Amino acid sequence: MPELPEVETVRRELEPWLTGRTVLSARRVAAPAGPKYANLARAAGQRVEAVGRRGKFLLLALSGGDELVIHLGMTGVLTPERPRDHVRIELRLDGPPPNVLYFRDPRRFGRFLVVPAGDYRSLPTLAALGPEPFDAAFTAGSLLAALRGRRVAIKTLLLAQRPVAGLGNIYIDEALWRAGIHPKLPAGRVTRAQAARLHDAAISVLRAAIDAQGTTFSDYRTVNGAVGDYLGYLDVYGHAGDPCRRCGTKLRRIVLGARGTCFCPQCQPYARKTAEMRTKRRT
DNA sequence: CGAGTGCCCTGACAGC
DNA sequence: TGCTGTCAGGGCACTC
Repeated sequence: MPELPEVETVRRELEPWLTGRTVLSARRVAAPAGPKYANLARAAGQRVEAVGRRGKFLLLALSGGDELVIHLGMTGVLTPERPRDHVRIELRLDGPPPNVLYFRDPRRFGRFLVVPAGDYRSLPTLAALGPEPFDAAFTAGSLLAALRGRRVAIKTLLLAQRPVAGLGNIYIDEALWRAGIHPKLPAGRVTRAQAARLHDAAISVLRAAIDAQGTTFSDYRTVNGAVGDYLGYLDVYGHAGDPCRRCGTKLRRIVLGARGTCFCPQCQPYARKTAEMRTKRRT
C-alpha cells in the first residue's frame, strides 16, 4: 500500500524520465469513465515541466497550465513495461524509448486525472492536505494544534492526512510505536511531549523508509520494477503476536476505523505513562 | 462541522 | 479440483 515513502521513490524515478517530455496522448484502458480518470484528453500536447509530490499524490505540472494528478491507491503501479493485465491508463510521450507510461491498478482504488493546476475541488483530501512531514511548516507545535479538541482516535485522525501529509496505515503504526502512543488515544488527549515525539517519529520512520525505497507487501513496485526493502525493518506492522522489539511484550492487533492496527500494549499504554516507563523507553 | 459507517474492487487464501 | 466466503484498505460519499 503506497504511502509517502513509496510515492516519493516513484517520483524520484519518474522525474528524470518524464521531465521535459511532451504528452502525445493519455487514454483509458479497461477503466471506466468517471472522476478517477477525468480530463485525460487535455494532457495531449502539454509538456511535463515538473514531477512533484504532495503527501501520497503525484503531481505532474504540465506546460498548458494543467496538472496531472496520480494517486496509486492500494495497488497502483507506474511502469514503462506493458503489464499483462489491469492496465488502466496508457500515457504516450515523445522522445526515445521508454516513451510509454502504463498505470496498472488491479483494484482501481487509484486515480489518474488532469485538473487545472491547483484546482483540487474533485480531490477534497488533497485540497485540505496537511503539511509535508519534511517541510518546516510541520512542527511539534503545528501537530499539537491539529490534534487539539479532537475526540477521534489519534490514528484515525492521522489517516485523514490533515495533521500531516503522507502517513498511511503502516507508517502510522510505526510512528505511534516509536512515539509510545496508543493508536486509540483521543487525539485531543495527546500531550505536548507526546506530540513532540510523534513529530520526530513520523519524520524518522519516513526517512528510513525512503532510504529503503519503501515497503513491499505484495503489489507495490518501483518504476524500475524493484521491491521496497523496508518490510524487514518494520517494528510493529504485520508483527501481531511477535514480541515487541523494545520490551518483549506480545504485540497486539486491533481493528480501528476498518484498518488493521498493531501496537505494543506495554510501550503504548492508553493511560498516561509514568515517569518510570518514560525512562525505560529511552534506551 | 465533527464523528461514524459503508462502499469501491480484485487477488490471495482458508475451508470444505 | 473447484467452489464459497473472508480479508486487505485510501479516499470519499453519506448520515446523524
